[in-house]
Amino acid sequence: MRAGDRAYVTLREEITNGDLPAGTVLGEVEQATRLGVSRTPVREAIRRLIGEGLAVRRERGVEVTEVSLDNIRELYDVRVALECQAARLAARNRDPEVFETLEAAFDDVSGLLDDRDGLRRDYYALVARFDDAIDDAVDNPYLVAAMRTVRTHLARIRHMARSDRSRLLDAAREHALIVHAIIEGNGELAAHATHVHLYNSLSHRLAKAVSLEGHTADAVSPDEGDARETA
Amino acid sequence: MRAGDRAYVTLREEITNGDLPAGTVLGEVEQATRLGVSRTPVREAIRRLIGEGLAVRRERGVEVTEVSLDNIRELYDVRVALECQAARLAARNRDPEVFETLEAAFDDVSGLLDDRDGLRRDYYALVARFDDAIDDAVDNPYLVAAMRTVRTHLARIRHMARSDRSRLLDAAREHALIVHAIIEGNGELAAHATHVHLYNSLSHRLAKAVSLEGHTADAVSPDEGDARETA
DNA sequence: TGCGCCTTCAGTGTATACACAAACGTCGTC
DNA sequence: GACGACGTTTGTGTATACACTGAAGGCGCA
Repeated sequence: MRAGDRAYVTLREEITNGDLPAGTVLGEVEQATRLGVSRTPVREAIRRLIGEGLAVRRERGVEVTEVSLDNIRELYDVRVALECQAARLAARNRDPEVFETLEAAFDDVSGLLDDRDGLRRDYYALVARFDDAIDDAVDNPYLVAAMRTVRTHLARIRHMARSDRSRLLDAAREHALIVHAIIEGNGELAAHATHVHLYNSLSHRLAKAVSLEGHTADAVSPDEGDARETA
Repeated sequence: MRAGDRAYVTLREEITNGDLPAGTVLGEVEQATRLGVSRTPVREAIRRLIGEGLAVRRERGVEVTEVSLDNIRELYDVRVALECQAARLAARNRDPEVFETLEAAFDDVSGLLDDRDGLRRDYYALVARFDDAIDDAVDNPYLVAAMRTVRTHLARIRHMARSDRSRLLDAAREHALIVHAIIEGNGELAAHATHVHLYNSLSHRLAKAVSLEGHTADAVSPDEGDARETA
């Protein structure tokens, strides 16, 4: 792997993790020293981060962007548009077998969910498979790229609103319906079920985020590092 | 302006113009020599182009991506999702005055359209104002960024399907309806009118592109260099 | 003591040197 | 004559040197 790619992956990971919080200035020399490479690959990595919107040029150097509650709403406005369309297209092109497997898994999910993080991780892995199946079925590189960008940004606010068990069970039912509609080839139902799912997801997150603001916002456990963000 | 930005703007312009056709290999040294800068800024520019999907890494170096008829359909699938949502949001947040001015302009457009390219450019400038007004009203950086990406790609296939006078008149009526719905604050109508407009736009383009394929595909006059692509 | 100018420094922008990998051509051998 | 191996060439990856800009701090003068 090239040093430039490593620097990019590392920095992006640290930003989404929160290790590099919003407002952190990304000096080329500083990051180059820290990552053990020269300025050139770091420079490339930072430029890519700026291109994705994870960092911005400021008067003095570049710094990690903020993510506010308003940003969450904005991201969901884009997400609804993209993922409803994706569901619609997936219903048109889908391979039924893939989604039948997924449907069975979502129906069985109550047996999977436990308060122990290992099992929760299994659920997130299932959602990741769901996302991949959609990406694969839509077969549209532009749409997939746009969705990936939104997912990257949403991953940053994961720690602000961690889903609880009851929300995950609801989310599983919502996913099951989306998958069912896709199997039936019912694009409109798939799109609308996606809309419903994302509305509920956003409502849950906003409630969590607001209730956390102020007292324990920074004390939320930031585990589940690589879990995909779709509950 | 920095050399890196200049290199990026120049290369992107040349790619969308068709001066650098699909498949052209973008060698760092070659482009650096041609643009009169060193490899470093050229390198940055090429990386940005790759990030946007205008270029791809190949076995040997990087080259300008292809745009096929299938790509046009894929782009419109994304465009419909994004711009319908944008119209909906614009109807919610709009400043009525801005759109009333636009509505008047679209109603008067038949007086503007002439076969002479200068007047046609005026029409494209009006559409650009429309796009800017939407971008401004939605007030969502993520959505605007996604739409800009799609527009950049669509600009590349402009020469494949140039709109004729009657299509432009129809497009003006379609735009007028979208604007009207936005003024009324009718988000659903704005979204659906956008859907109709984009459907007609795509149909027109595909018909043109198919009819051009084979005989005069490369002979289409590539003027109207900086016209925004929305008819 | 305060204000303004100058010097210095930190950091980015650009150029270039060096390293390394892959491909092509040529030469030698079978 | 053909095939294989080695050298050369071309191009990217990385590091670093140099230039320029903007800022901050210190010093001098009022």
